[in-house]
Amino acid sequence: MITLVPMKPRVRFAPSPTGYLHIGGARTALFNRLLALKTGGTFVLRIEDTDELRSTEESVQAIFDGLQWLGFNWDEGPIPSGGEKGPFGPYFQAARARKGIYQPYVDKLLAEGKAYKCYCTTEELDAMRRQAQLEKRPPRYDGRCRHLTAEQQAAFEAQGRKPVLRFRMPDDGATEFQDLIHGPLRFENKLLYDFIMVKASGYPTYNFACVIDDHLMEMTHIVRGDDHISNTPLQYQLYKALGWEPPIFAHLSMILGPDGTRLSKRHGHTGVQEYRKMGLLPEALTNYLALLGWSTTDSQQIFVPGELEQKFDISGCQKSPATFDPVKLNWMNGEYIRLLSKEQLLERALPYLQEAGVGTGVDKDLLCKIVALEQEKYKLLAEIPKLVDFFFLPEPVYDPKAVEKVLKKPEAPKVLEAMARRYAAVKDFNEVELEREARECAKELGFKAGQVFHPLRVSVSGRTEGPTLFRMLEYMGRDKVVKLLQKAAALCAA
RNA sequence: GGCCCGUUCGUCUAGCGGCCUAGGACGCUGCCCUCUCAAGGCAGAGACCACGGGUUCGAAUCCCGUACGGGCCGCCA
Repeated sequence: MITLVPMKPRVRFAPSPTGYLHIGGARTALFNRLLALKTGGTFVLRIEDTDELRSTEESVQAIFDGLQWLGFNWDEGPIPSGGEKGPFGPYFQAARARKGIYQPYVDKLLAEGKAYKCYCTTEELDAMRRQAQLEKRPPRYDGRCRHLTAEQQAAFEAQGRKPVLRFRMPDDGATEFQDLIHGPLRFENKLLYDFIMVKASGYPTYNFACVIDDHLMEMTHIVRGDDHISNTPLQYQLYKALGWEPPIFAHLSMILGPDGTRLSKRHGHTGVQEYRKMGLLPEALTNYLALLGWSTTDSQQIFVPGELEQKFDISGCQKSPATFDPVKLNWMNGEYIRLLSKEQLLERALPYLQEAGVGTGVDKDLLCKIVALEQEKYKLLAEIPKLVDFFFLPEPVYDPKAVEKVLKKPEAPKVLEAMARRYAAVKDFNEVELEREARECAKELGFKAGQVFHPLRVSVSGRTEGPTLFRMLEYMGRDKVVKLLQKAAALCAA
């Protein structure tokens, strides 16, 4: 008898290592993790590497890297540096298969007539599917090997055919279960099919290994993408055949690309690491991902650290799919960048500056101040280098449009000469003094402040937009500023 | 083709029978601030709640159809 003892939830993220960690996978991992964090439950990482052809070591590593970068720590599972943690290992399905973990259940099902050997070849199955398509029937396996006699089986074996093991699906009745997000779900058994449990290679298939492992690892909740809804009745029947109580299911809505189809490689950036390269903050990506298919009743957008797991609730999950919006993601990243202290910002920006070769060898304090100058403008860390590079070049790259618009003004040469003289002579080369000098100069020459400010900016940065002017000049230093002003004066006089 | 899931501003969403002349956020437009660009503040445009029937005194909210979209139907997961 099952007693409903209040127990700590056990949830898992179970990716297959056939590529990098993508956005959809990251969100599934996040929701599982949030559920565990909120309830004090356990978050398990299990690698579903039963596809001998497609699973790779690099993909396993990519999944580790992606999860670690996002800060999604798991309580049980493989340890990236080697080894495993947790009492239910191994956490790689291939290793579990090699250990014979699935075998007793195969034997049991076979002995009870709940599974059987199927000798159909891939070609035969393909032909069967094509034929079914032609006759507008569902392209499902028709169960032709269900009642093979011992002689027939022996004959196939004699031909050297390797059988697969299929699960014997009930012919009638219906499979019903509750889904935390979708409510009650019901499937007619006659529409289900005898899925393969064990491949000819001896490796288990997804639908089989998944059930065995979720049970053995004592999972209480299965939170996964709703592309698995159709698999669930199959798995449910397997639980029942083994006499096990199925876990609670929650199927998350899909993430769509801008064209309304499921987000995939052809939509461009779908790998978590690509977002890292672009300069997204993991906490911003996490926040954005949480809001794809989930929300609080007040539609809160930004969550401070720790708030997400506190407020997360499966009941806030959306049934309908959500379209991924990179524009909003970038906005959110900007919000997170603005939340950083100057020092934190530099720390985050450093890899991108180094990558671009900008600011190398510059005093760290100065670099910190320079980077912070435009903090409110950044949306992506990777765009920082090109916004600050002029600080570190011997002279700026002049934007032709800026030159045309500002330095070609008739008053520009006079202004710049005057300012070069003033800045060469000013006692304290600081923000306040520099602004005072500029305003004084404007008054003296009878110009508006802007007529002085704008040429100054273009002269030293080459562009019309940039950080607040006088602090920028202060950080550049007297020598460089005066030199550039003289040079620009000559340039526009010519 | 069958089965399953879904459908509120361009996008993410609030809403769970009367508080909705539908709220918030991104984006967009305008104004303010201002040394530029941003950021910030304010204002605005933007959804006949897919459509058609019911149920009800009353429906975005409940029921039934239709349409459209997505998913699955693999010795992939």
